[in-house]
Amino acid sequence: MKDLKRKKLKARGWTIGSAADFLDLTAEEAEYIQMKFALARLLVTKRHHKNYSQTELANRIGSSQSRVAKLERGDPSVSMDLLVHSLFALGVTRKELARAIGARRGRRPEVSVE
Amino acid sequence: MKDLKRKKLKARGWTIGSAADFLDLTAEEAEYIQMKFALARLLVTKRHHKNYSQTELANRIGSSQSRVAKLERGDPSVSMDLLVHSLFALGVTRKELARAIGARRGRRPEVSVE
DNA sequence: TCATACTATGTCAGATCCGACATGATTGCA
DNA sequence: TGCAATCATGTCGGATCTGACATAGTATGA
Repeated sequence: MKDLKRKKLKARGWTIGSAADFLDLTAEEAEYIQMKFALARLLVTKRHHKNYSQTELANRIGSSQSRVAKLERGDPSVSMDLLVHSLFALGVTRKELARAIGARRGRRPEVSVE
Repeated sequence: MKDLKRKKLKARGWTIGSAADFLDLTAEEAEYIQMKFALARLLVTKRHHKNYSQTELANRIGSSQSRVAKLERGDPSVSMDLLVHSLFALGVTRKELARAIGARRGRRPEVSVE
């Protein structure tokens, strides 16, 4: 767990199929991906609460439908920066964000509908 | 608050001097920067707890001293991805991360010394 | 004063990510 | 069935970020 570069390269094209595919990931990678997915789920939830399509959301944050789709999938090609920016653009607070990140998977993030 | 691109460009060289320089930032930008700083502070705290120099930390995460300095300063040139990766590499948990993000400024993040 | 350790700042080439576009899959409705 | 709406996936040029390096500032001790 000493070389971050190696991980980054490897992570570029992760092969998530089943739920147990985190097996050959380091603890650090797993934490990062889980966090990314937590943010992605929050984004989907928020968008649904506002009844936006991916295209509508894309327009609001100055992006494209395809990128929004990737955001919501936790695609390796999207950064946390973009996820976080998008969430804040949707009116999510740091507190909500924190809750989503800290929550154990399975429990719903417990979002409020603004 | 409709165009994320505009903000990103503007944010590239923010001019933080005094504490009240967030004045011409949108709420979204402010949230993002505050979150970034929260992560940066957590990184410094964790590093100090482990008695690492910036150089030592840099080696452990496969980076350089200068980049660590920028990470800890919340420099506009570093991403949240790198911050989060570095924190996880230091053994921080998602729970700790969430606490740091959700905490109001002023209150210490309440980290544990591992 | 000098030397050593630590941190901050600027720069750059190469790596990565972005918005945009094309295209396919799926669903539901006429 | 045809059609419109929605979401997924691949690709690409350009924008952004990264590690590395050089260099400067600061503090401590000899």
